[in-house]
Amino acid sequence: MEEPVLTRREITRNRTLDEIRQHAEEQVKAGGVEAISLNAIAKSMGMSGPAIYRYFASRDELVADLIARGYLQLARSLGEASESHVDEGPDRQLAAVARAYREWALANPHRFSMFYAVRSESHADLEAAIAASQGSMDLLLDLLSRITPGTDPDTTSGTGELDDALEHWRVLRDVPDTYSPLVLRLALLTWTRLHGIVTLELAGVFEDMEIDAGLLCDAEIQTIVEIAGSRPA
Amino acid sequence: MEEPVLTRREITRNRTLDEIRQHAEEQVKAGGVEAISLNAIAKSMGMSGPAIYRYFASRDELVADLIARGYLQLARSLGEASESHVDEGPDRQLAAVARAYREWALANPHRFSMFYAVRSESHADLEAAIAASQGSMDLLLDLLSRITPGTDPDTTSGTGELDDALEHWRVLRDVPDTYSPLVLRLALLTWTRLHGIVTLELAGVFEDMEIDAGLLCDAEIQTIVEIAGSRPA
DNA sequence: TCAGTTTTGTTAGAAGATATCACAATTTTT
DNA sequence: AAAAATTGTGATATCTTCTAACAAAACTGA
Repeated sequence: MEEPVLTRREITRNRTLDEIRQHAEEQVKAGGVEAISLNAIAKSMGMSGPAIYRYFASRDELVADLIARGYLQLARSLGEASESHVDEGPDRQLAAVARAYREWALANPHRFSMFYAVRSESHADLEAAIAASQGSMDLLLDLLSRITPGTDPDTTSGTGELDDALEHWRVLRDVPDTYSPLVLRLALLTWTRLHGIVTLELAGVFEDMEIDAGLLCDAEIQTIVEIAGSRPA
Repeated sequence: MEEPVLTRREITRNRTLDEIRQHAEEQVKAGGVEAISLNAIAKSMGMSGPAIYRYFASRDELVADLIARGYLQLARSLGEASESHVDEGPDRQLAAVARAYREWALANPHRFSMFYAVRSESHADLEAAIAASQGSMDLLLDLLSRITPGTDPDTTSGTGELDDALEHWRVLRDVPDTYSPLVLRLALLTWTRLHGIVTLELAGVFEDMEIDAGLLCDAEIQTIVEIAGSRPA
């Protein structure tokens, strides 16, 4: 019998950690981040208040943990949406990713707004979150580059201030220069446009307007696909 | 001496209310909604804790009040931005309104995210907020309709699902049918696209990317102005 | 096997939050 | 001047996060 990587203690510890996370996520789903109560979690798990501080040093640390894990989960959903439509072409994949983004947000409204809240000093350094969103950006870049017909860097290189900024970002992120400025711009616009619709939808704006935000999302994605699909010349 | 509309008591009461609001807004600016403490406000005003409940029945009521007032303030900023560029044409006015939206959010990040937070049951009925955002929508509709060259309802009427939904909204809101479906759609897209950029900027996304979100906003507004300005059929 | 160390739990308590209650002081009204 | 409405007070209940001191349990190595 080969020695296990995790000791018995680590296993039970991880189980407790997961149980805490599960309770916390239920509280977030019910009433948002501010509904999290370390005390209540501990008691509902059968242990007394301070015991939970053996697992999370502070409330903020638990929140940061939830945010990081939520980010990864959302990113995984997007990847799965893309892969499940891989035989329908990149344009349909992009549409599926967009729908997955919106549906994840609608299914987990409080968790979604949790990691897009105004960044406070406490959990300003969520490297895992940044890495996850960058992974999703890579997904968008890949799909969009496969939609654009001729990805000739010379003919599609822009000269505007925005394109310069996008080029700076590309170099910063070590994105290969096979991605044209158009693709970079469209990937970013896919995110921002979708995000705007979804956040306003969560705020209840479209409810008041009696408008189906899904139609708006579809229209935006269609617009982006059309721009990507047309010859950039 | 004619009888004043406000009694002496109402005047002092309003003064106290404003002082409470001022302290609360400072707390929000510093650390977001959750940083509001009725107790701390009361004590910093020289009165003891429970006294503040003579002015606001609960913490949520104070928050709702701040949200409603913030909405009105933002809407006023947008209106002022439009009027201060009235002699430069509707396209420049629209750009100014967009910049004002972003700048207000950047100047008041926590207040901005406060009234675009996930709608909870407690302050779900913010009629003032809805009215304010509708006023801003009217502003966008007016500017965009003046950018579109020929506002012929017959030639610009759409047939898609989205246009049907927009038409439903137009009727619901009693918006005059001189606004074409194109204008309705562009007004909504102006809001959603701008909102997406601004909220992601507040979350620190572009900071990590080292991208100036102002360039993105300008590009989006330019795109919308170009679509509005081109002949629709 | 058994002592020593680490980990994990406990209770007690500080400091602060929202919110209610009973009561006092003040101000307006009659 | 008396009555009523308003605005303040302190006491209190109940919640929160989080620290401190201490006890029990579980692993570790000789």
